[in-house]
Parts: sequence; C-alpha cells; structure tokens
Amino acid sequence: MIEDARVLRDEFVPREVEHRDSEVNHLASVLAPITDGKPASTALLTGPTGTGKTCIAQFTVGRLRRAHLDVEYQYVNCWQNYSRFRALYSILEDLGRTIDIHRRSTPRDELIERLAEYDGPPCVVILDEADQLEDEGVLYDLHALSGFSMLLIANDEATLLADADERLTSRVRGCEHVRFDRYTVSELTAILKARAWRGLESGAIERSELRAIADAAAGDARVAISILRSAARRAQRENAERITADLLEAAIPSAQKEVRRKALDTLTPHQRALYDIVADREAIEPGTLYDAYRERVDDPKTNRTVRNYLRKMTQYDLIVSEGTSRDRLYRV
DNA sequence: GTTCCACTGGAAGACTAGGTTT
DNA sequence: AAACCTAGTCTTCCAGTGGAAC
Repeated sequence: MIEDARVLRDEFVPREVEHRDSEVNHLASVLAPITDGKPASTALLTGPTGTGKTCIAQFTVGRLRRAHLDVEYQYVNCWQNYSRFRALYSILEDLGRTIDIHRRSTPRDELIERLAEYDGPPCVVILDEADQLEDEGVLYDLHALSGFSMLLIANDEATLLADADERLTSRVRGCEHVRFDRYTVSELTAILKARAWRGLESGAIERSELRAIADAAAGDARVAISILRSAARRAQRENAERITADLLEAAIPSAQKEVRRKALDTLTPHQRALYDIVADREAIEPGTLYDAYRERVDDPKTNRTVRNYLRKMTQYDLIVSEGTSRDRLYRV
C-alpha cells in the first residue's frame, strides 16, 4: 500500500508545487537579490492554516539553493522557540556556531554578537508562526544583521502586530506581502493526487476518494494529507489493496483525533488537569474551574498562573474562551 | 446611572535549574 | 566548594473591564 511514507508526512516539501505559481514567483523575486550577494528585503507570508505557507517558503528557498551554491537557510519554528533567546539560539545552533555557547549562562547579547560575526553565504531565515513570538525583538535583531534575510510566516498580519510598537509596525507594513488563500476542492484534489502517486502503490486510491478527502478538509492541505495518511495506514494494517469509501469514513475522524492528541501530549500535568476539567462539562466559569483545579491536583499553582495556562491552551485551539470579564466561559 | 466585583492580563520581582568562574 | 551568571517559570501586585445588582 504505502510505497514512500515520507511523501505523506506533514513536513514533506515536494519537488513541484501545485497551484501556487504566482506566490512562488513573487517570493522568488523578493529573494532574487541574494543571488548577487545583496540582502533581500523581508517577506511576510500570511494566510489560514494549511494553505501552503511553510511549504512554499521552503520550496522557494530550496529551489534557490539548488540553483545557487552560496545561499544558506535556517528554519525556526517560533511556536517552539517563542522567546527571543530561543529563536536566536536555534538559528546559531543550526549554523553550527554554538560549540562553546551553552543554553544557560550566556547572555542574549552574546548570541547576537555571534550572529553578527557570521561571515558565511547570505542566509535566509524562515520564521514560521512568527505571531507566536513573545518578544518581537528578534525581528529587530535579525533585521540589523546584514547577512540575514527574513521570511515571516503568520496567520494574519493583525495578530503579528497585535502588540508591536510603531517602529515594527511600519517596518512590517513596508515589506513584501504574499497572501495565501484557502485551496479549492479541485486544487486540494490535485495536491492529494500528486502525493498519492508518489507515496502509494498505483491504483491504491481513486479520484473520487481523493475528492472526498479534499471535500472533508475544507481547504486545509494539512488536514487533507493527514486524512490520506491515516487512511493509508488503516488500509495497510487491514491488508486492503485499495482505500475505499468505508476506510475513509473511519479515517476522517481519526485524523482529527490525532491532531488533538498530539497537542494534548505537550501539556504539563497541571495543564492537562485543567483541560480534563473543562472537557468534563459543557462550559465552565473561571471561578468554578479554579476551585475544581485546586481539588484535583496536589500543590496547585496560583490563579494567575492558571490564567496563563488557559491562555496558552486557547492558542493551541484546545479550549475556547467566550466573553470578556464577568461573563467569561471556557469550553473545549 | 452608579456601584459592585469577578475576571483579565501587564509589570516587576522572587525563585529555580543549570551552567561558569574563582 | 562557593560564588556568581542567565533564561524561564511562577507569584505578587494592580489597574482596567464590563456584566449584574442596586
């Protein structure tokens, strides 16, 4: 059934992309100065999840690197590296400049100094989920360094600039902006077809089934691929020769569960306890939630910390909060 | 309309873990 | 071994919000 599992992974970057020619060309033109050794201007890529932002960024940089030897590139996921220190450290780490730098006891200034000393080929830094940065200072830091060009990826411009100051706002407004829209069903079908063709045995899935997946994914390529992956895995397990409509029916909810389970795994025991309490009811008000939390765990954290947890969990889309002050409610 | 108060989230500082220097 | 760093987490303190009760 599965011939090349890599193709079905989330992080896979295909050799050819479907239906994103104008975005690729736009981005490539922004990066073009790099090939002459000049710094490229910052590019901002925005759009909903699963519209190919990360994929297109990596694809375009990858293509540039195939054509030109002297281009470096770094990928930083700001979701995991949300502090200024961690983001900078992550870049240095991949450049191999951290040999004598340690995660603790080295001040941030030294990281910047070290980056300033970088004298290799021009480097494109992809800051994925840039709106998750707690301190946008990284953007200044990198901007000030001549050897580095930035590709910022965010869901929308507004959240990225939510608490940015004047200087940053005008700077981001001035940079090249590439917008991504949701895929249509036929575009998604084409993407899935390309993946299935390379990843699965031929004849493993029919066009009508691919279309059904595309339909269920609602324009989100990540969801679509994860459904295909989940279906292929099931088919493999059951020794089926083809992915049938029945298999798909089971794969769609299980792909959604997988996403949720992965997010839950990253929670600390305290956060998990909070989630379980919220999940137990229809909706819960903050006061009762905190009381229940104190009942449930040993050594409970303070109310303020719990509020930080809840905020983080809403960002993860694990829970939603409704209302602003007296009328606040939490639910899953 | 005014007052009350449960709730939010920013700011500053204490505390902790893990590292270096003396 | 002790003194001293730093980043990250958690707590303390507090001003601001906006429904609810009066």
